[in-house]
Amino acid sequence: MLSERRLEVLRAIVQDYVGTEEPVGSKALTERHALGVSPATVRNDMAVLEEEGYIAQPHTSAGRIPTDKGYRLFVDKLAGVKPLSSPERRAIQNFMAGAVDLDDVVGRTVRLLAQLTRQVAVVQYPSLTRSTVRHVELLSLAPARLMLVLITDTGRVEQRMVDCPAPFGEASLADLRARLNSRVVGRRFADVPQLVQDLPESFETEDRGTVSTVLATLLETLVEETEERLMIGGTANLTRFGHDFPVMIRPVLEALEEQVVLLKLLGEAKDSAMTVRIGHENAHEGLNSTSVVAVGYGSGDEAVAKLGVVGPTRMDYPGTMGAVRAVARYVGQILAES
Amino acid sequence: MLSERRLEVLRAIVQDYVGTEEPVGSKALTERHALGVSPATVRNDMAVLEEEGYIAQPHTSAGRIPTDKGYRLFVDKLAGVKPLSSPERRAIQNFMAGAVDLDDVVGRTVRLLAQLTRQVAVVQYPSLTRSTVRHVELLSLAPARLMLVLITDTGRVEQRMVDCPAPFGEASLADLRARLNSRVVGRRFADVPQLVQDLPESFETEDRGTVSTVLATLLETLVEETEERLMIGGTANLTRFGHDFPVMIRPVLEALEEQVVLLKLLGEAKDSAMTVRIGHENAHEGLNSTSVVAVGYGSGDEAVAKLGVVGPTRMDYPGTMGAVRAVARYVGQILAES
DNA sequence: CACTGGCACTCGGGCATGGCGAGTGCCAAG
DNA sequence: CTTGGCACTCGCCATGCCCGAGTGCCAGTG
Repeated sequence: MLSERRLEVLRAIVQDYVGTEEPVGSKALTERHALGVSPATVRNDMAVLEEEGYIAQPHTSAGRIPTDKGYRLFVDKLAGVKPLSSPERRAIQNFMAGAVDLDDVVGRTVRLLAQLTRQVAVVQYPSLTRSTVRHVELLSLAPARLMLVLITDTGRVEQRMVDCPAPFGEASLADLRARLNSRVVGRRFADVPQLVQDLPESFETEDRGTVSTVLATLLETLVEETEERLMIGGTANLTRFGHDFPVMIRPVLEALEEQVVLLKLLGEAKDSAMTVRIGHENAHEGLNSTSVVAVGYGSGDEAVAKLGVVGPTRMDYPGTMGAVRAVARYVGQILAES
Repeated sequence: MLSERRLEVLRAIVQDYVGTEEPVGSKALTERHALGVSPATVRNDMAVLEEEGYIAQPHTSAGRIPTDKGYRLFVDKLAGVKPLSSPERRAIQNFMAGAVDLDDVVGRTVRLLAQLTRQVAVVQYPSLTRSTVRHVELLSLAPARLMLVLITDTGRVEQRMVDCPAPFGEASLADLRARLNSRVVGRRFADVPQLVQDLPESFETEDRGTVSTVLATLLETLVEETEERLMIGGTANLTRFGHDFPVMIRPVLEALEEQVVLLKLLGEAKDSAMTVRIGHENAHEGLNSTSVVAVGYGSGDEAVAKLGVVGPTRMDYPGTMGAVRAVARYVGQILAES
């Protein structure tokens, strides 16, 4: 276990390095922080910290920089979550006010988060699995062609074409529409399958095929589209990454284009608590020199999706975490209202 | 007017510079191209080309690089559009096959284009203004709350909430739905306003307010959502921009996040013909060191949207133009089929 | 008259050199 | 355990130098 002062030294190193982006030495440390000890003492502490793997020197006889392990300790033990200033809170409110639909909410959120943290923001659309059904609509486009439209309580709309095995009358269509809605409106997506299971049986024989097809499409939509969408923004902030820039930025841009990677990234943390993944803790190796701060958000008490930011490991963790948390809460409110 | 050989020299310079990314000198030129003259002659030609503003030297006594004006001449007069190889054509087909909905088509297109050109791809969603209505649906969510769903022939779906001034019965709703559809289905969006103009008059007085509100929302959707969406991809290709990289890439990433800028960029060319904007020809100054190759695409004979790529002015114009044109044609086919 | 070869000149890039400064590790003393 | 001192390391930067690619000009030639 490290002594109190050594932890203090680590904190000072992280803070300075995040600020200056340059390896920090013992003398500079004692000058900028009131540690109450001399540089020589700090040097000894640093030697210990290095031995334990919390800091490292880029080359012999240069200052130290924190390792992933060092950042981890910093985040877990040494730093809290910095609450936003009230101007910042007001900025959030102004920025989000007047969003008209779900796309708009997500779009504004991603811009807001990118601006606030000066990093790359990632916002997942509210997931279908945890949402409830607001409405199911069936439209007849051609005698044997229907369109199925699914509307969720979070405002998301999904549509699918359905090719019927047999022509389907307007009366049957209205009937199916009504029965379907009476069963599933207000229910959670996960519960839908069993709720509609016996529906085909109650129809005329000739219509059963179509009803089954429609239901199959509906269930398919629920499953397939659980593959969730997301929006990213603030990629221009990648330019503030560091000096060894081109080599760093490439894999990150590539990773950001792989929605699958990002979804996995956000999904990794099980519940809605804030997660911080630092450097090599990220499974995807393109993101080995980045940190990801993510948190769930939701319209109610439960998280329906995640949002977060991706930035260099050398980031302002308390500030970033504060911004991410605040934005998540606010978006939750917005969704709850609509 | 420049002599034939001088044009040939310019062409050689452009080709070499695009390939090597380094200023090209007279000797290297004569070695790599069978110009049939000596370096000294080429030097004289280069002096003329420089005087005319087609090429420039980065520093005294270095090779020449093409200017924007030089690229312009190259594109207009010296280079054609390189057709894709048949493996490439097959790749397009494979890549696009199996797209399930509009989002998927656009998503695949953007990835395909980015991969083919190794540059940043931008694809605009089919515009509402030039599309036709496939179906309009009205759903009753609450006694005085409706949802309006608009489906286009390109597969795009837009939905809007409508708060009614008065409760609206199911019978009236069905009536409105039927009449609305009989008037607008198959018609172009631009024609819709006049087609529905007199609709409120034919309803009971008590329902007129609601009908007007619904129509207003519909028209608003047509106008507002003409503000078009787009998708971009291949930003990782920005890393292959050049050596003076960080300073170049920043404004480009910023521009790419401003959808408005991109829409303007694509929209600038009036018709569906291929447009090439080189360097400073781009109005947005963040894109002053990039070239934009764009072309319209559509499900029928007429363009409903644009797509294109953004890359360094030093790009392979014939190849890029070929890829852009081929992809646009193919997407047009796909849309026509669906 | 256009092209060519020769020539002197320019200038950026690469490389070795050397001084500077920040930082380190170790040690002996308080 | 802390501190001041000290010798040492090494990256960074400025300097100076050379080399080569490239240029412009000019006189000569078919």
